[in-house]
Amino acid sequence: MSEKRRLTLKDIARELGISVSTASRALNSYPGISDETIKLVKDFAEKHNYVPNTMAVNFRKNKTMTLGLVVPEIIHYFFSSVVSGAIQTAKKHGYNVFVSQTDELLQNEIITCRAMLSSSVDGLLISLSNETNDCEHIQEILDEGKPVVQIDKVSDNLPTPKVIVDDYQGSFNGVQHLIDQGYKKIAHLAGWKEVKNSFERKRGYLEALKKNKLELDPSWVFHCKDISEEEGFTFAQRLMESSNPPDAIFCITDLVAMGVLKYLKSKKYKVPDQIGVLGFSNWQMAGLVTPSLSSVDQHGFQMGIKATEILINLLKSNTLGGDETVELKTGLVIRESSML
Amino acid sequence: MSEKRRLTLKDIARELGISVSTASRALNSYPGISDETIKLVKDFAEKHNYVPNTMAVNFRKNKTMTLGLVVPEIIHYFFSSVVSGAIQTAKKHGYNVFVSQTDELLQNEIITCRAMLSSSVDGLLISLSNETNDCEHIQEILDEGKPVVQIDKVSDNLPTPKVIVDDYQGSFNGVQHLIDQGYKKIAHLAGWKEVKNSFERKRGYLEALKKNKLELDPSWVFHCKDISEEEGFTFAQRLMESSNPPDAIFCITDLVAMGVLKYLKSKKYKVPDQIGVLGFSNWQMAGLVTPSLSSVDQHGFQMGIKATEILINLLKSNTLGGDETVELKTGLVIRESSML
DNA sequence: CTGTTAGCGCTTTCAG
DNA sequence: CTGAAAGCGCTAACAG
Repeated sequence: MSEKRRLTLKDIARELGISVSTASRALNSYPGISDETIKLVKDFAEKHNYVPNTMAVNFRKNKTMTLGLVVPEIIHYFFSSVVSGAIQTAKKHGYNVFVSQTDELLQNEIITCRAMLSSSVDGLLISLSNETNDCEHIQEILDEGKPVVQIDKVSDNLPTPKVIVDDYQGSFNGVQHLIDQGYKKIAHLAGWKEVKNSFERKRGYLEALKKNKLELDPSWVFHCKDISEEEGFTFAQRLMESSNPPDAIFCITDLVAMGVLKYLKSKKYKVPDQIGVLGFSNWQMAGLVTPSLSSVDQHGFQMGIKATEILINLLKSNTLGGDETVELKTGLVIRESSML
Repeated sequence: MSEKRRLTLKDIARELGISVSTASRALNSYPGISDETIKLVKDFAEKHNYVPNTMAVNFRKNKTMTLGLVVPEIIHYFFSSVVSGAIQTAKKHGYNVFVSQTDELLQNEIITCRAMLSSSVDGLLISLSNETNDCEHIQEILDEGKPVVQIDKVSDNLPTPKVIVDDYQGSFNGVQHLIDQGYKKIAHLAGWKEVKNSFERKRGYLEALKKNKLELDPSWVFHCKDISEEEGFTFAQRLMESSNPPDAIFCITDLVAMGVLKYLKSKKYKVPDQIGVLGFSNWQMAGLVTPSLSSVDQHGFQMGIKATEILINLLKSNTLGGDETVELKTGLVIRESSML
């Protein structure tokens, strides 16, 4: 390896006949350094392509200018939106981002959080896995004095700022839209009961039915485990073959809705005429399928930006932050699948 | 901030009445340290939750155990697959990953590469932006003695290992499949002429036509600029409204194919009966739309894994690597849109 | 097998 | 305004 040794402050000092500390101060434009020296040093550094050794700086300052970002699965459109927003914002403030994923497994989340801690990120952005209840691994990070901001899939047991979307309201509005369109027998393919987001979405669904005094057949609610397209297909089949089939299906996420649409098409149901479909998350594909899928928009990019801004502010003010919550409003993107 | 001071080696040494170096060696299980001491130190460390200060270690060893990964857009399914594969592999070898994106802009790529360099990644994985021709910013990294591995969108001017997919063959096979299905008038929505991947895909298309002695109407080839769904829609319209409409359309990427399908559906063309459609990349959505989209699979996840393995091997052997190329075979996923 | 010593590159007192 | 010196936490000669 050719390994040209990088220029150090010492080199600059020697060449310029000044002390290392003066060189350092000049480069960082400290108050109380003559403009002359500053110019001298900076010009020299510029000319010789001086790049400070970040490792040394980090070590010395006990900071890394790095944020950790842990999400369940980067592959999912919502999370890659969050990642994009976070990276963009971090960069703007001079921070780098470590991204990691848990594949929705608690064990991976624990390992990854420890890795983040040991690799000394200054702070952490995290969206919890479905399996996560106990949050000791995150508490450990807080105990070290490092701020954490939770995103979307959060735990109330953790005293950290949170950026979430109003799942309840988003869900309520979505179902209200279905009702406004004239659908009367609305089913719901829900997520894990234990996961707050799923719970809130289901609550929104139930409330909307209640408020509109609509029938709720308990057999209309299924709980997904994998939250996959396959489950959407399967549950749609069960729903439609039941003795009391619904006339609309509200799905915990767009991927599930895709399975539902696939089943309905395979059986030649007319969407939205015979049956309406509504998804959640507004994945890229929602606008591309036929019929296009109506969906509740979670604004992942915005969430990534907001959470990162909060984290960086905590870092700047050197505090851990309370458990204040920023709740973004959802959007409702009405497309063909629910437009009667 | 509560900021509990972390336990250091010095603390351990003091508590155990041994020297710092012994403690260090014991923790790292150096040869020539009594099992007794090793156990003593490790137990103590374990009990008191000793976490080595990675910054100090990195600084001392002049390594960061961090890989940089630069891609055009994380949001795109192919790239998030690459990211997933890379992160998984890196983790397996004890490396972390900085992910960044360029939004296909050269200027961003330059900035991001410098950031990677200054934040001292040990090596870099990169997929070039569409705009990138001149690769000085990457040469700089090589000049510092840090290995670089290029992925998918590569430049031959850069003497680094590359992991690519055989775009030519993938394209050729895809078009051959269309021909085998009986399509005779095959159009191509290509990408930027200057980008190698696009060029190779187009070459595969042209060769397949030639080899099968099929007509090639120059008006059947369009070059996309944004490589967007909208362009797919627009160009499909132009193709179908022309005096010599094709009976199949091969698209540079699935997103473009989505636009094509959308147009065809809007005009009630029967796919695949009247017109076949083939995409490239095999995005997640390809299997979810109706009709489902046939597509050439690029195995992004595998590419991420392979490239990361190569980079880590270079790091281990402390070399920059030559410009050897690993060319993965594409797959062909035949779905409804091309199955007569 | 273990201790002593030096030093990575930088920032930051403390003096002058 | 600048210099000298200390030290962040760890590893790696070098001695014993």
